[in-house]
Amino acid sequence: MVPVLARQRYFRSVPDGREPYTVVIRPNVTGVLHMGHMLNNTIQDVLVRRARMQGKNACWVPGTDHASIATEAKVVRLLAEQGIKKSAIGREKFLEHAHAWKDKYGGVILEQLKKLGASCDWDRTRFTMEPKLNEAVLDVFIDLHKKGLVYRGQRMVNWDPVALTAVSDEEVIHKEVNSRLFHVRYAVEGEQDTWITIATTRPETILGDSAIAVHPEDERYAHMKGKRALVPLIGRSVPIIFDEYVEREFGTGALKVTPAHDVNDYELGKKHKLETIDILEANGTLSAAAQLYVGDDRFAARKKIVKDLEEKGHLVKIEDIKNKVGYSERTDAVIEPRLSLQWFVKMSELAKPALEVVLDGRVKLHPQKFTNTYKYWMENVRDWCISRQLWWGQQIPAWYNDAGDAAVCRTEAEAIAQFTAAAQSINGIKQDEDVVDTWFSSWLWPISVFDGFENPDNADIKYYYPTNDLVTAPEILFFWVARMIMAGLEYRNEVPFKNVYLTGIVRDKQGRKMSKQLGNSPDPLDLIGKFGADGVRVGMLLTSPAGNDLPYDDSLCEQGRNFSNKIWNAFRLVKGFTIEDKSQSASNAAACAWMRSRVQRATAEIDGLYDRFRITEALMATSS
RNA sequence: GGAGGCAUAGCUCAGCUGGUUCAGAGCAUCUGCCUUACAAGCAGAGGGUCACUGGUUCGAAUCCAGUUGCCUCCA
Repeated sequence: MVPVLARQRYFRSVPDGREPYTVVIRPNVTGVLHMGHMLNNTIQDVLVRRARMQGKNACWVPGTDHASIATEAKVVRLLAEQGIKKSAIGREKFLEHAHAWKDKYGGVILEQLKKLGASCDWDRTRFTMEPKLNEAVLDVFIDLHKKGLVYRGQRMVNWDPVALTAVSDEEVIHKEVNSRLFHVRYAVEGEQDTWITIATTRPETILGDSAIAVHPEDERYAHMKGKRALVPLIGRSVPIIFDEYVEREFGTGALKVTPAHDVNDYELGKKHKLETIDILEANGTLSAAAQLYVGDDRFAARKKIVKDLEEKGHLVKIEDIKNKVGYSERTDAVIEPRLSLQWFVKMSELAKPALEVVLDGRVKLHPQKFTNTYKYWMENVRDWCISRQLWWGQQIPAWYNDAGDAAVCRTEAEAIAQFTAAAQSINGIKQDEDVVDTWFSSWLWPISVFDGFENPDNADIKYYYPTNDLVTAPEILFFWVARMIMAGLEYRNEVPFKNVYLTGIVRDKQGRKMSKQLGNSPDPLDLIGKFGADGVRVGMLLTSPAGNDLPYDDSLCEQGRNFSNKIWNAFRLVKGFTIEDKSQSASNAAACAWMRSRVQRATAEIDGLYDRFRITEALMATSS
């Protein structure tokens, strides 16, 4: 029945004289519907339908993003199965395959949402990589570059050796794991049997060491001043430096410094003007600079070097410890800090106003407790690495000449003009091979879906923007929500939405987050088959107060089904009523009066709850 | 290591600025009912030292401090 409604464009919205109520959906292309979407979209649907009942012109905009890393990985795998290598077919051909993949699988989630009964205006479905939205991304990139907010720089970034791309800080997940802390001794140069022992969890990076650091007030090492140590196995002479950064209590109190492979070491390296020796290739194997184990994967090299260190008498002891290791959100590969040339968005200036609007209530977070986290993040935000070494996405509008100068503009012709004007070489001009982070298009979403970049004064954007409520999971508060607020303020001088409803995380009975990897999420469509779409939806709402975890159990859907059934039956009762003109007894009149007041009270209560985004409670009130 | 949050019935949670709608709801349990909208239902019942210890107060689930346990975010 519901797909029929969708087909008949029942939920079409165009600007008119009524008050608008706008919600944009979180664009998502790769997924199939999971319980999180289910919850999310149900809440949006409730809000949208209530607005509609209040006589507002409700507009719920659906759409998909292009999820560059995830999609590219899928397409690469698909091609690999056919024996095709990405590099062999080239960028254009690859993009054709990617588009084909998107056309085939990309719409799945939207079709599922239709089955769920989401009352979106399906005519407004948008995609972050359709031509107009691409244009918007490129324009914004160029504009921010002109304003000095986008820049290119050599920086330590989080490198995903499987996806072969840089990822942003937010895409790194730190997990606590059991590791081994290796105590390794380095010979002090020019002395007999004098050693300095360091502790490391990544012994293979020893090959990239360019110093040993100790705390200046650490008496154990005071006599090492001015001495040098020899890197085990390769015998490179490196200085012993003194810096307060070193934690005396950790390990042995002596730290190996590997500027190419650790953020802190990099800073230390800059401060003490140390050599930077990059011993890793992009794919995580050891490079020629390592001298040993060249071509081996970093983890294979780790095993080998431990063995060799032991044989040569450098391994003092191995300690079991727990530490945090960064994993790629997309590929689950261990992230390597890597020095490379990337594009960044300067965040401090964008973050300031975006923090203000949340603090002064122009954007309200529900539940409020997230305001603290938001504040902390916005005050400590670091620049956003937006270039990705991928093909699927918006190619960076930057051009380089043979001298390595850069021109940021739309076309090669403009680039030539810019280089000429700057008296720079116009030979060997090439466009940047990389694309921008998917979030760099998603952060424009509330504006771009109404073509607000192409035509900033069009009827849609003027009517629908700012949107009213945004419903999403807390885990993308910074990825997406904060950045949309920044973009909204920068480009419309207005917040993109007035309320942000952060849903709970759906967990299984053991309290684990439901995820594809764990396979512990039931298929929502199966549940719909079993309990009916409304049953499942009510079930999701039942125990989902904003921001709380939602321990999922089938019985919730059962409850939901029963509830829906009850409403349906009540409707049948009311429908069966006939209106007759005849006198009623006093007791009947009293009953009617009571009923009227009861209904009124319930309605008022429910309205109040909705206004405070207490959806679960509103539902309860409705049922009683 | 830094920040924040949570702890109330068997389970999931409400309980806003301290005082007779403060000890609540739903599920589960138990007891009655096939009452022509609904047994996927209706009517009712039992069940809690409001984590622990102190403090503020005439009065604390509610405010404050500490303890314990769990969670989340950040490094």
